Amino acid sequence: MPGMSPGCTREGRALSRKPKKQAGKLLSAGPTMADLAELAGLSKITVSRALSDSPLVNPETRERIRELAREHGYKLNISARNLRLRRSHTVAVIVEMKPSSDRTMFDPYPLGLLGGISQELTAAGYSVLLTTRQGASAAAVQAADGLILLGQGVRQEAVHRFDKLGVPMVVWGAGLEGDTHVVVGSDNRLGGAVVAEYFFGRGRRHPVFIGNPSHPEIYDRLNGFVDALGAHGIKPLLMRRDEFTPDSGADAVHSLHARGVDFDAIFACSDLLAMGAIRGIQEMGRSVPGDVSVVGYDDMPLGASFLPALSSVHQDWQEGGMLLARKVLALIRDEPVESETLPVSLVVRST
Amino acid sequence: MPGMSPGCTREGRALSRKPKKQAGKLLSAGPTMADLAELAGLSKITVSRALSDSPLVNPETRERIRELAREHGYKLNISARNLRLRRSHTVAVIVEMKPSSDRTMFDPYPLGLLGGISQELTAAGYSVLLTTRQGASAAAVQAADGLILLGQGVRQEAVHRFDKLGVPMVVWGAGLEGDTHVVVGSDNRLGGAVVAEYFFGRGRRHPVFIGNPSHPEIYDRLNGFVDALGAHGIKPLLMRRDEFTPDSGADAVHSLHARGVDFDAIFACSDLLAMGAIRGIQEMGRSVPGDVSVVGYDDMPLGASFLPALSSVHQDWQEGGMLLARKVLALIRDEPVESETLPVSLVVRST
DNA sequence: CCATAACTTGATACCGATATCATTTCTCGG
DNA sequence: CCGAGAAATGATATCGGTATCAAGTTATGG
Repeated sequence: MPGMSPGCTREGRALSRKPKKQAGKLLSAGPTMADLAELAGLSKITVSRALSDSPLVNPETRERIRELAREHGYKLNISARNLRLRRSHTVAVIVEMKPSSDRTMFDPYPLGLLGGISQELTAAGYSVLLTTRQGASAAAVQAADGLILLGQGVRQEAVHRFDKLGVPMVVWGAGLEGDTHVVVGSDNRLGGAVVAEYFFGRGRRHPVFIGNPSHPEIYDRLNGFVDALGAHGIKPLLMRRDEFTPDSGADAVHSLHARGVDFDAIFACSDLLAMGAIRGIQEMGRSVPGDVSVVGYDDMPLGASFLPALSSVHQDWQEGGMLLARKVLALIRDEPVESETLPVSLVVRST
Repeated sequence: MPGMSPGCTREGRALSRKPKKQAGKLLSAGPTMADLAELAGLSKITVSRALSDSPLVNPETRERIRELAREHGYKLNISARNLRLRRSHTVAVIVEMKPSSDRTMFDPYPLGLLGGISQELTAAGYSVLLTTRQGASAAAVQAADGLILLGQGVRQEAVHRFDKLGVPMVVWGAGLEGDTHVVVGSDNRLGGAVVAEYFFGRGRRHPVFIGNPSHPEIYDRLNGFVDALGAHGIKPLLMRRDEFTPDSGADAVHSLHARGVDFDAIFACSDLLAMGAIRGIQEMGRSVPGDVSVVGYDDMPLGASFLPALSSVHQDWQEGGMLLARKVLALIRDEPVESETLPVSLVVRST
């Protein structure tokens, strides 16, 4: 049979399926690989290979198929691919966002992180699934190839809960001793130490720390601060404040004043606190930085144009996000991954 | 054949598959519905029904299967379900986040929106896929059941680009006349008008508007402001500023001063601008609110503890996000949906 | 001129869920 | 004691891709 083309085998089967296919096509929805295959007179698998750049197909054929795909607006069905490949090409990011209540943690920070994460993951062909903690039990999260945990509220219990899912996981924050999971965070100890040196260098001998050291990250800042000052024989005063708001900062200063405490430098572990503290200092008739030096944390854009321009410890969120993303991706690829801390820098302005 | 149980039909087939199944099980991965079915001595479909609360299964059976599922840590395979159901149970949120450059748009706002969106969508069993504009062409986005566009930079061209995907879409921002898509935004005209009335009521007769009206939202604020004042026979001055930073605000005031302009009220279309303006006013030796009233926009947390406490137009981002989410869901369900604007309120503090 | 390798392409069997239609068992009135 | 209808369960096909192994075609060398 000279004229017998390869496609004729099992013709009966093929014919019996065609009508169904055509019926299916009426249901709007875009073309599938099978459709393209038929159009090109090839088989699904060849189309699949062509579209995924397999070296197994003839370059000419590939181009032809590509052209067809473009022309007919073909779109890959992700679900189908993920099902077959047994992975979701998705990383879930779990953000600590208490909806209505205390918005303090809210402000600028997760967004920078999120930007970095998003940029890096999409570049690698992964998607970012955003969830709050409440939604974290949703099915889609369990299906993720990896997990990124953001938010200072995240503690051991929460981390362990997700750890049990057995999914590659990276956490943003301060790494505690004995942690088994990968932690990425900025170097909070260094942050504290840098501020300590700055105060010491400017002749300040009675520094105060304002913040809530029960957050691991804040704890590290305090620690770095205390240790570095200790090396100079100085012991700072700790003002514990739970709220990271300007009012809380002002209040802290007033309370110092009321107690008759002598102080000449304030390290506030958030810019908002710092700005409030400055206000408090001014309200009690003393000057910044004349009488008291003040340094904040996070280097919010606003701080730069605060009056007086706020000195602050700067962290690069964007970079942190990218690092987080790269780590999960590495974990997913089964590469060895270590925790890492990012450097911080003190931005000295006028306070 | 009295002893013949129902499961014996097509026994040969069943037997030929079993060994494969068992081999597959060695590949780690959790149990599937088929596995549960075998364990329970039932069929896949019954398991499926039991887990999805179908009234077709015996309540006892359902509980038994549920128990098994829990015990064995069964997890639904989303990809498989999505493939079969032909939907992704996912809404893509496209955020305008210019990574490195002008971070001004960054600050608090998308996060509130995002929180509301996320809350509402996860509650409805949907996932939130987060992307920047760059990543928006990724396959996963095209697979989304719906689209939410955030970011003031999004304009017609961008919107149309996504519109062509033929996916239910909702846009945050200001609705232009003749828009065909659904727009949710806060009532910027009202915001402007409210401020106008406030100024007028306080006897201000020489108001200034600071901002960049080429953003549709800002344009609306200006418009509402101008119209409401016009009704009182007052014509405000427009100071066009592209940057929404405190420095830019201070600069605007200085420039007014240099030009010898007489003004007694400033409506800045961002809190940052407003704070800068206040600084500028104070620097030129005039007082707020004694000589000049100032109102900002967005009601950032910081503004409340700024000194003097900033009056500002408040929008509820969280609520906006929830509304956006509800609208896409409605679109997805093919329900009729209309654009909507959220009310805003003026929070009067001391400026 | 034939055997072997290199290149292309295809048939088939999955991945793990759900829709559809069939089948079995059970209940109940006549 | 039988047939109709309700209740519970099952067999099969299918969603749209990709892995595997087989097979056809063409080039290459002895």
